[in-house]
This record gives sequence, structure tokens and C-alpha cells, in this order.
Amino acid sequence: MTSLATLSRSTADSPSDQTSPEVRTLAERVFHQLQDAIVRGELAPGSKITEPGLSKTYGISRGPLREAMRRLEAHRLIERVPHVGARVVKLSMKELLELFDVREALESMAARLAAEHMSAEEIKGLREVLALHEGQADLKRGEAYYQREGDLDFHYRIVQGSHNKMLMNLLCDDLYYLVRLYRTQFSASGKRPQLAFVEHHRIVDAIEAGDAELAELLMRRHVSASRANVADRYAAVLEQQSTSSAD
Amino acid sequence: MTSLATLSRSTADSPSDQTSPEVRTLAERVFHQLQDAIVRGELAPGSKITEPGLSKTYGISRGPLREAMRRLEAHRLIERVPHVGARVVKLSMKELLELFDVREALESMAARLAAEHMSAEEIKGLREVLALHEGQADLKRGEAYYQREGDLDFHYRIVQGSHNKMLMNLLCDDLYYLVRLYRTQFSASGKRPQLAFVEHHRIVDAIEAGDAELAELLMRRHVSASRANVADRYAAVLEQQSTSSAD
DNA sequence: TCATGGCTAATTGTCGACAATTATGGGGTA
DNA sequence: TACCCCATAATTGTCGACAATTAGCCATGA
Repeated sequence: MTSLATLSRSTADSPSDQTSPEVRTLAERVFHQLQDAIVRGELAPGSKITEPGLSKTYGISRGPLREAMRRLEAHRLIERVPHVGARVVKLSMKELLELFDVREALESMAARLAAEHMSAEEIKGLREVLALHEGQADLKRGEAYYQREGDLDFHYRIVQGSHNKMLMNLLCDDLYYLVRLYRTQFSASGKRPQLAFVEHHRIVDAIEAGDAELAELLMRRHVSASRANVADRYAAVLEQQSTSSAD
Repeated sequence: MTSLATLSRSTADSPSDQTSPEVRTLAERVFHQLQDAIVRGELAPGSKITEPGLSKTYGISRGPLREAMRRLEAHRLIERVPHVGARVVKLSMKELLELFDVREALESMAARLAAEHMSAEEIKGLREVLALHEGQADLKRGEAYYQREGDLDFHYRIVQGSHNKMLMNLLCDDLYYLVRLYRTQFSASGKRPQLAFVEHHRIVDAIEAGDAELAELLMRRHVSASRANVADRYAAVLEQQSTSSAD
């Protein structure tokens, strides 16, 4: 039972007949199904998706399917060209770094607002999330899958603690799905769990103390460090490629 | 000839038969038409919009119309409830202040990136925009319509100067339309044009000097001051209401 | 008078078919 | 052999009709 499931949409076990809570229309259901399929990597990044194909796969007509695809396009999970077709988005390293810049801006603001508006119960829940993930990290130190999902769990809580609905929509409904997509696409192996944990704790400390400026600064550094980590790894890969095969 | 028209979508004079540049499908055309109609206030905020009604108004079938409405929903210009209907979004003061917080986060980041990446020609264009608006502000000091549109023009340039496509999409395609909607909804009369001009110039100075941190800080204060201005005016209105009519 | 029940009308959701556009492949020519 | 043009096929865009759900209204009863 993934802890993230309690926060994000219901990630049911059986992907076909999930009678989700408030999913009352075919278009919405297939939207969530496609969203999951893309984020999980079942639909390969860059692969072309065709309306008749999906229509047969999911057993629905092209009408609601097109509406679902419109929503996916709005969430930047697929890219469409009129009269040509749609394909699953494929994040380049440049776009990934852009995504980190946006996250840095929005999440630092979220941390600041969270320090101002989070209730005692919310902070308590936040600490519980941290404790839970710490235990998991002890159990499976190398395998970082749960840890990474838990990382998003943590960020989810912060954003919700900001009590800013627009921020919640932007981050939770849009950007975090792109983050998850990136993690499957690049098979991101989080290298620095201990560091991230320490940073998480300090952020919560600042929030609990009501120190908005400090919370903002720490979250900013946290995201920035994550970005630098990705950039460094990418540079290393490029270096290795240029040495192994003379360009 | 509104200067903003050169940057945003083509805001044609005749709203009916605008054969826009790259608008190759009915759904896209009616999307832009509806977007303009909402932002201009022709479709009143909070008013219910019905599919058969719009279908007759724009002379198209409900299929492409629904896709256009999906896009409007994704851009937060309309709100839909399954099986019930859609209505034009009506920004509450709370949501407006939330919007300002998001703008503060994103635009300060944009200014920082602009200071790092903007080319000499782009900065030159930015200065020209400022000079143009300054002349306009001299001509019509009280009436702030052009000035306000020009204000967005300035911010547009900064965001584009960031060379961050994700940032550009978020701000230019989504948030700025909400800003324009707010200005028509609240008939925002910009009170502080001189102050804004000074702030704009200082931001450009920082960008030209390549001082990313300063540009970020100044833009942050600029948006924050604008937010405070709105909040103060709103508080004043509330105060006046509570004194005139005993609540 | 007010609450409740069902009925009607309107709107939204879904579907299948047709039209328009684009990609693809083969054939012909320089 | 390489390039260009055209015909075909597949996909996307659009439309009208039918089914499902909802809101409003009127009648009925306490």
C-alpha cells in the first residue's frame, strides 16, 4: 500500500475496472488511466498514440477519448499536432532542468506559506510521514523506489499546507506528474537519501517554528540541490559517452 | 493597435471571422474566441455557459466546442461540473491574492533567469517597451487601461527573456489571462503608475547588469507591492461597506 | 403552509459515420 | 540511382443523433 496513494488519486490495483470515487464520466476515467499509464512508463515516452488504437484498447468511443487526450495535453503529458497526431511527452534534460527551476520557485513559496498557515495537526501528519519514510529507508537502503515516492509525499504535504489552491493545482495536478514521469523515464536512482532526510527535517523544523523565511530558503536549497544532483549525473554520463566512443 | 497584441495571440478587430495564423481547426479557433470573450468580460464572470447555446452562437457542432471548453477548463477560465454544466470563472479576492503569490514566485524566478540569459537585443526591446509606455502614461495619466496592458507587456518580455519554456507556458498561457480577467472583473484602476515605472526601470537595470539576485529581489517586491495594493484597496472597500451599512 | 413525490424538459455524455488532411508507398523520369 | 509526383490508406476533424443524468415544476398529501 503505497503511502502516496492516500494523497494522490486512487491508484487501484486492477487498472481496468477501477470504479474510482468521483470519476463519473468515461472521459475522466480514461484520463486517469492514461495518466497512470504514462507516468508509470507503460506508454513509452515519445511513442505515438493513435485514437483508434486507444479507443479499442479502452473500449470507448473516440469522443470521450479525445476529451481525455485534451486534458492530458493540458497537463503536458502528451503533445499534439493538429491533423498529425499525439505522442507521449519525452522530457529532454533541458526541459527537466526547466522543471526544476519552476519547482524551486513554487515549492519555496509553498514552504513559506506553509510556515504561515499550517495547522498543528497538519504539522503532526508531516512528521509522521517523515518517520514512516525513515523507517522504510532503514529497511531498504539501496532500493530507492519507495523512498522517492515518499519524497513526493513529503512535498505534497507541504504544498497542501500552504492552503493555496492555485499552488496546489499547479504542483500536485501538473508538475508532480511530470516529476514522476521523469523518474520512470530516466530511471532516477536517488543517490542522496540521507541528505534529503536531513533537509526534510530542517524544513519541518522551520515550518513548526513559524519561520517562513527560513522554510522558504531551505526548501529552495533542497530543490536546488536536487537539480544540481541531476545535472551532475547527466554531465557525468555525457563525459563517459564522449570518452568511450570518440565523438 | 494594442502593443500587447504583438506578443500574445492575434486580437483581431472583427471577432467573428478572424482567420488566425496557425489556427487550423475549429476547436482551436473557438477556443481563442471564447478566451478573448471571457478575458474581455463579454461573458460575465460566474455566468453559466451552455453547450447548445455556444454551439449556435459560433455556428459549430458540439464536438469541437466541447474540446475548446476542455481547454478553457484546463486554463482555469471556466469551471465544469460533470452532468451539470460550466460557468465562467469568478475570481474571489482570496483566489486573486493566491494568484499574486504564485506570480511572485514565478516572476521573480523569471527575472532571475532573464538576468542570466537575456540577449542584448532582447534587453534593447525591453527598454523600447518601457519608453513606449512611458510616453503613453504621459498622454493619458488618469485612464490606466493602456498602461495596464502595457504592464503585462513588460512582464511578458521578462518571462520570454528567461528562455524557460515551462515558465513561459505557465505564466503567459495561463496566469496572465487570469490577470487580465481580474482586471476586467474588478475594473482595476491602476493607482500607482509612476511607482510601477520606477520599479520596472530598476528591474531592467538589474537584468542589464546581469545581477540575477537583484533582478529577482526587485521583481519579487514589485509583484508583492502590487498584491499589497490590491489587498489594501479591498480592505478599504470592506471598511466602507461596514460603515455605510451596519452589518 | 410546507414538505415530498414523481414527471417533464433541458442539458450533458456517448456513439457511429462522414469529410478533410496527412503520411506512405509505388511508379515514372531525369 | 536519385528525385519527384501521384494515388492510396490511415488518421484526425467534424457532425448529427441517441442515451443518461440532472434541474425545475407541479401536484399531492400531511
